[in-house]
Amino acid sequence: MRYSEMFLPTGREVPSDAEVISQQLMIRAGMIRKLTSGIYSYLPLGYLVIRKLEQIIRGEMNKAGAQEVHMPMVQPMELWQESGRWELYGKELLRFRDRHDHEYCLGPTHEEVITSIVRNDIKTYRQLPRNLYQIQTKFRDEVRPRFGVMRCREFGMKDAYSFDADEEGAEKSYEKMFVAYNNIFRRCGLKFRPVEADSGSIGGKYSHEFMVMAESGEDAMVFCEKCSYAANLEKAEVACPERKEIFEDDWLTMEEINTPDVRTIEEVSTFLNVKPQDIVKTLIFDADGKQYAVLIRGDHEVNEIKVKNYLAANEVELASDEIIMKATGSPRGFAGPVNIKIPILLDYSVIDMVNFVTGANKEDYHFKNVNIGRDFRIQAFADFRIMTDQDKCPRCGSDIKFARGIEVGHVFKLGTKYSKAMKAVFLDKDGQEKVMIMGCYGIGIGRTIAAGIEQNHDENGIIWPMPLAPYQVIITPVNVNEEEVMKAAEGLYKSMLDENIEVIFDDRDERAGVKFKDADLIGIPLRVVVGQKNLVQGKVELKIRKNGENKLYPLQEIVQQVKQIILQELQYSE
RNA sequence: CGGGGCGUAGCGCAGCCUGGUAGCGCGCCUGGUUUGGGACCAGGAUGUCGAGUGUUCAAAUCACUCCGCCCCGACCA
Repeated sequence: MRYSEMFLPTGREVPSDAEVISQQLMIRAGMIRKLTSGIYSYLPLGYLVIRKLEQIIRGEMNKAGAQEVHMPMVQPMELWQESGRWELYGKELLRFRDRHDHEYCLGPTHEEVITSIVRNDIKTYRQLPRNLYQIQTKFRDEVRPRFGVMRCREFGMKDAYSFDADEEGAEKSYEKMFVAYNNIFRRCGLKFRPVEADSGSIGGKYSHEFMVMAESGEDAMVFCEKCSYAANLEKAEVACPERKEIFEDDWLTMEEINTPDVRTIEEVSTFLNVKPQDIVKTLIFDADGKQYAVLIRGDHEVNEIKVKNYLAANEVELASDEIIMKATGSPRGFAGPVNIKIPILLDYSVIDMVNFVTGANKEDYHFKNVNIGRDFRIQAFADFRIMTDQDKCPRCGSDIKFARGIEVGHVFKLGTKYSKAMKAVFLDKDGQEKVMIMGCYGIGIGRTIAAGIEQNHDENGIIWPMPLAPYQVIITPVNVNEEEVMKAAEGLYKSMLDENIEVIFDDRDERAGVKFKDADLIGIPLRVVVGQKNLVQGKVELKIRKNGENKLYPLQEIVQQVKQIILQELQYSE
């Protein structure tokens, strides 16, 4: 396309509210514009990239045997009541009424809709398995949208749903998607990694997240240096340590100590001159209205998700001051396991500790020389903490590493959570009625693009990998007022169009510097510069955006040269 | 939901404290000179100062209310 006719508003200045580099560059490159908090428009350049990604996704999904559908964004309350999520989903679910006062929501995801479709039209095992997907706009009323298109309220998502007759089949469906996802992100030219993850409110047995490696990523992950173990930090399992033998003879007499206004681990540690590792932290959690005390070694942090999953609770949060007062009889900062009236959950980190310090459930007092079994009894013993870099791989015991990433895809084994609640059943070979086994598989479209930019940019702008590039080449005549130059450039433009090369012809009457800056900013992989000096010798210049390589080619050969590079780079990503 | 900040030209900002009717840079328009990494000179256009109410002779400026946006936290696929 001719640049002079394009709607491509690039900008020199960084918008004041853009924090992450991908957001800044998407705005400066004229890809997106914000409408309101967490809601963006895609301008032509941005939408071209979106469509490139969508086509890659479609290709891989179809190849994996999934079929594309399109479901409504507006969904009736009744459907969500069937699955139970009308009550459970919380404020992220945007609800509203129509003129007849019927209640609806904007779909944050489509398990309900797809299940309602499938249950009506799939009746027998002969129709299974099936995998249906769509690329569609979702709405989640995020508490705090941020990072531009990375975490917004309205966003494009590819979501697929598989239905199987048995566990074995479900496993296969999951595997297929897992493979397809690897292909998709590889073809996009992204550095990524699948990691084990928590299933969150979608529910289900287990899941993998696809993380694009990026320092600015919102998610922390852990991976093993030796084996293939990789997990989201919130999921990363801390192995149960080998139990040491505990000798009751070593137990010292428990003592109550006056610790005025000493609350935090740090304060206790300083005041009593003990290491944080010798203190046991007692945290009071409220799980769906019931309180639990979680005990953990002083230098560790509790992983609320593990607590939530262990208790199979819908919502878990640290208790408020009033609830702490009620549960322990003391203000915040003095909770302890001795004589507490609520159930005690003990983290692995505490199991081998003897003669430790805890709160005394009494304002301004702590106990020392507390021991498990003698001074209190526990209800459960499990992994409740956040992994640290001191921990070892839970699979093979080797050292682990931490990294940050952006979650661009998530594959879930749902099991029968929705099919059971919504009665998606079929008849098997024996004429027995069975519940379908489901899986669901999502890819954040805009987020993947943003993640791609986070990984591929320099101080001058975006550097598109060929498969995602909105255009493959930009032709830059140095001076549009020089007849020879323009004639040659026009000729190149035509031949490239004839060769189906995606090309921008920068025919604007701008200084060369301006055009170079814009070309770099919008990240076109190849730039062909047509200038008087080289043209005299029948040559044009080809500059590669990603490595800055700059070479002269005869005018007659440049189109084939460009074509070859494009094919090579697209193939490389297959 | 708690804490903080911001809202003035298309964009980035100054002016507000100490009230007197709005300015800078970029961009935009016209003319000229330029023309290989965001040119220069000359001229020009553009603002319900987020909205409302109040105080005042007079409000971008002071007060109150509302709205919007952003940041930190809580929460979250």
